Parts: sequence; C-alpha cells; structure tokens
Amino acid sequence: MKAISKLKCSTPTSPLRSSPYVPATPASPDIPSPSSLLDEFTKFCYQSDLPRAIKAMNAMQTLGIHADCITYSQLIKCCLARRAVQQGKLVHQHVFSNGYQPKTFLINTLLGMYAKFNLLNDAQSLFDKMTERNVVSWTTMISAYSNAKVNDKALSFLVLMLREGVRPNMYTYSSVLRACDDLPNLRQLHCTIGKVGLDSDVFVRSALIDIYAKWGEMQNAWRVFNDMETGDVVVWNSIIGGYAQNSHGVEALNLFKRMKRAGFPSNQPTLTSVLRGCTVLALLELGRQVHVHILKYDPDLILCNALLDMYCKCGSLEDANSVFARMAERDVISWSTMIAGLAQNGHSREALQLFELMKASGTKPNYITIVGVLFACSHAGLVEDGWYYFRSMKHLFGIDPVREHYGCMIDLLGRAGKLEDAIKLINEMKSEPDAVIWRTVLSACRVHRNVDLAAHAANNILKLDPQDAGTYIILSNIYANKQRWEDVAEVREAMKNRGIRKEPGCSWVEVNKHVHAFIQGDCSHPQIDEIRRQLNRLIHRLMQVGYIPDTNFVLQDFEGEQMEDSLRFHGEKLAIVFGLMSLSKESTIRIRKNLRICGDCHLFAKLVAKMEHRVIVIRDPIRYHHFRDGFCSCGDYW
DNA sequence: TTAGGGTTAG
Repeated sequence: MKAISKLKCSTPTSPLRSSPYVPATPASPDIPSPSSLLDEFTKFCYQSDLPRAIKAMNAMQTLGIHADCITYSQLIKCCLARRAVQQGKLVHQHVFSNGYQPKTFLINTLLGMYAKFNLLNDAQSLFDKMTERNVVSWTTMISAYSNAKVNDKALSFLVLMLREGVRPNMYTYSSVLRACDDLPNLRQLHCTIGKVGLDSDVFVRSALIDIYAKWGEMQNAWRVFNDMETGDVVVWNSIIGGYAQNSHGVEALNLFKRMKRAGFPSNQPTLTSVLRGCTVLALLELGRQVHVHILKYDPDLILCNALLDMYCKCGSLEDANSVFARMAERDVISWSTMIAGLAQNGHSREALQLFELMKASGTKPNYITIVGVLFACSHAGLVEDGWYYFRSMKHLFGIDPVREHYGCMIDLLGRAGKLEDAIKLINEMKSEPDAVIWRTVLSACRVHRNVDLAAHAANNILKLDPQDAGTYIILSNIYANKQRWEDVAEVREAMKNRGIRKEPGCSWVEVNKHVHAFIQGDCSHPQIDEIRRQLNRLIHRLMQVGYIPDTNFVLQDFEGEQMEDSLRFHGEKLAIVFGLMSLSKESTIRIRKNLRICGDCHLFAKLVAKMEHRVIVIRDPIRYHHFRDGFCSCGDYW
C-alpha cells in the first residue's frame, strides 16, 4: 500500500500523461531500461502479481515514467484479480490526485472495480462525480445494481440513460434483463430489444431465456430459444436449466440429447441441469450414468452438490453418503442438502448428528440448514429438540425464524398431536399463514382425526388457493364422515362451478432405464392384464394374513365392492406389482408419484415389502417412503 | 472500460 502512495502524478499538462514516457537514450547495463520496466509491469499485471506490479510501477516513476490511463487501468484489473480492495481504493485516490483528469474509460474501469467488489456506494458516488458518462458507465452501474438485486435502481438507470440520450447496447440489455421483476416490464423490454434488433445477440438471448424461465414462462423462453439463428453452449444451458428449474425433467433431458446431436459439448452447468432433470423425474439409473460421465471431469462444488441432491431425492442415501464423504470441499449447501436428504428419507438422528459435525467443521448454517434441522426433529417426533432449535436459532446462529421455520414447527407439533400448540404458534407468526401452513395443519388433523379443525384448515386453504383439488376432496370426505351431506353437496358444487377436477393419480417406475407410467383408470400398459392378475393374487394372499383394504381414502363416490375396486387399481399398487414382476429380487423398487400416497397403498406397500422381502421406495410430491420388513421410514405419518 | 448458464426446505 505504501508503495502505491509513493507514486506521483505529474501536472495535467504534462505530455507524459498521454503515453508512458520512454527516454530515447540507451540505459546503462546495471540500470533497467524504461521499456523493459514497462514490459515487466505489463507482465506482472498479466500474471496478477500485484506486489511486483506495484514495485515495477514505482521503479518506472523513479525513472520519470508516469502512469497513464492504460497503466492505471492495468493496475486496477490486477487489484480486482487479487481482490485487493484497499489497494484498489488507493489507485482510485492516486488517479484523481494532483488535478489529473482521467479519461472516461479509466473512470469506467474504477466503476467496474467497485461494482465487482459490490461496493455500490463507492460506485455511485464516483458515477455522480463523472462529467462525461458513456454507455459503458451506465451499463456498469446497471450491472452493479442487477448483481446486487437492487432491481428498481437498475431499471431506473435504464430510464435515466435513455432520458440523457445514451443508447443502450446488448451489454446494457443483458444486464437490465436480470433486474426485471415484473412480467409487463419484461414484455415491454423484450419488445424494445426486438425493435432495435438486439435479440439475436447470444448474451441477450440467454438473459431473456433465463428471466422468462425464472418467471415460469417456459413458452416464451422456448420461443426465444427456438427463433435461434445464433446460439452457443450458454444459450443451450439456459433453456435446459430453465426446464429443469421448472420441474419439466422430460423436456430438459430431451433438449440435452438434441444439444449433443447438434454437436455442442456439454460443460458443468449443462450437467448440473441434466442432474436436476433426473432429480425431478427420480431417475436414479440415469442419474448414475450422468455421475459416471461426470467422473471424467474434475467436478466443481456446484456439480457435486447437484449430485448429492439427485441421490437424496432419488432415495439412494448410500450413493449420497459416498459422494459426500469424497467431496474435497463442502459448503453450506452441501451440508444442508445432506441434512435435509437424511431427514426426508427418515434418518432424522443421523441428520442431527451431521448438523453437529457441520458446526464443528466451522461452516455457518443458513436459514435453509435450520429448515432441514427442524424437519429432522419433526420426523423423529423430537418436540423438545425442535423447540430448542426454533427458540435459539436467532441467538445461536443469528437467523430470524421465517414462515418456513414456523411451518416446520407446526408440522412437528401437529405430528405429535399437539394441535392446540400448533394453532398458538400460527397466531404468533408475524406474517399471515399461507396455504402451505394450513395444509400442514390439515395433514395433522387427518392423522389425529380432529374434524372441526380440519374443516377450518381446509376452508383457509381454499380461501388462499381455490384451485387445490386435493383439499376439496379431503373437505368433502370430512363432511361425509360426519354425515353432513348438505356440506358435502356444497363442496362438490363449488368444485364443479370452479371447474376443478381431481388430478389423475400417476405412478412411474423405472425398469431397465425405461420409465413405465401407471395412471389410474388407464389400461394402456402392454402388460396390464398380467399385472392386474398378479395384483389380484397378491391382494388375496395379503388378505389371508390380515390385510383389510382401508376405504377411508376413497372419495365418497363409491360404495362397498366398487370402492375396494377403485383402491385395488391405484397406480402405485400396479407399479409395485410391475416392479415385482420385472426387477431382480435384490433390486429396490423405486416409484415416483404425482399425488400423495393414500393410506391403503401405504399399508399395502408395507405388507408387500415384508411378505416379498423387498425394499420399496416411493417418493410422493413431498415425502419419501422407504418400505422394508413391514415398516416405513415415514413412521406412518405423511 | 460494460453482459450470460448450474446447487439448498415444505
């Protein structure tokens, strides 16, 4: 730092300012020549060797060569590369000392440095002092605010620059798009970009795809991608990532195949999205193949974290543990993923032990880590531990409890049958309870058979989410159980009037890398007759050892035998039987469902696992069920 | 001198 302060500037009128001065006289052999010093300086900057670059600049000054805009700019980039904030600030002071008037591009470089260091106040005050601002100055500020997610500022800078008559370019638009936080704004911006003909730029294109994907507008994202005349690997990654983020695994995986066919080599971000595609579809075997492919790379932290998540969400904790154990570097996401993964798969105690290890490793938990910890407590019925973490999270980790933490606690209390305490906690919340919270309450009421509170919770859900078919059905069943037929009719009427239909239940099972789908009431599977025959035989054998179909879970449209029939052919039962028929004795039967598993299928799976000595893993939209020896990892609460 | 993609709970 001292070395830099030794640098002196000449007067603004000095001709030396326009370019570094190199004396014409040859240097003596023991004194380095000015031109070799300048070469050295450039070399050190290129190597990001900040101390030697400063030394060379000081030596140059001793010989009377003063820094100019280009050398200053090189030095600033060197500070950036070394993340040397203080030295960067000293260069800034130096640039403005002795009345020197730096060119706009040098001030832009300083602006860029502050932007990258996330020092928005410094960037803003430098920007305010600028007498001349070009498109780069404006774009740098927009990019700084976009990156810091100060979206309104970023957007207002676009308006101001237009007002000052500065024309935005592709850099500007690709930066400002990231700050677009409402759809009408985005549409207008997209329109403008089209009018000025910048929509073929790959940066603008990938930014458009990203922001549409972020808004869940995949049709628009697809349109941007599909109009593609220009493209590169990042644009492909944007569209694949967009589909994966929005849980459209099939589209993501198909696009990946297309990308390969088109000759684009995949890189780490591509594979991360491909893994996410496998994750949302619970395709363990495909995920394993991707893993083998990844081993050819030197996978970075993000890719390893995605791998961990894939194995946890595909229900293979053995694989997840082995990836976790081998990771050279772990961040808060790696730990949080593993803690939540263990908890979700029914290994709560291990999850809490891992949390202790995490703290011992010096990694600071974030709010998501605590969600995982509370989730683990609720899964294992650890009410006291849950209260301890919830009440002390602020004090211990500096994290304020938010809606999600309340949700976990309400789940914990609900599971433990402490419904009154759960309601008390809802009343303690600073924000209004959302549909997720009320669904948690409803779920607890179903287990603990609290009809009045269930109706209250269901009504609250429907106020917040009138399209939630599942809640109408539960509510209607609750009234039917109480023989409140007028209420039943009212619920049905409301459902009909709002055009709400029960989403058909679907179960998928992966056999030999092919996914077989079983939709309730659909007979299109080529082996459906044989599967049904086998299912009937299996049910018959189960009934001999005491299985009684639990008809509580059927929408009250059916009666008696018909009711049993509708249960008999639930997709997950067909999928289980198909798994038994097609997979080897040692293989785990892995099923993914689009709806929550019903109580009868849950009981069926437990008994089949015991009778057939098989492990069955069923992942529903929220929870995981590992059936083994007549027990389920969820502890019969879901 | 300014711009792009990927990971975490329910």
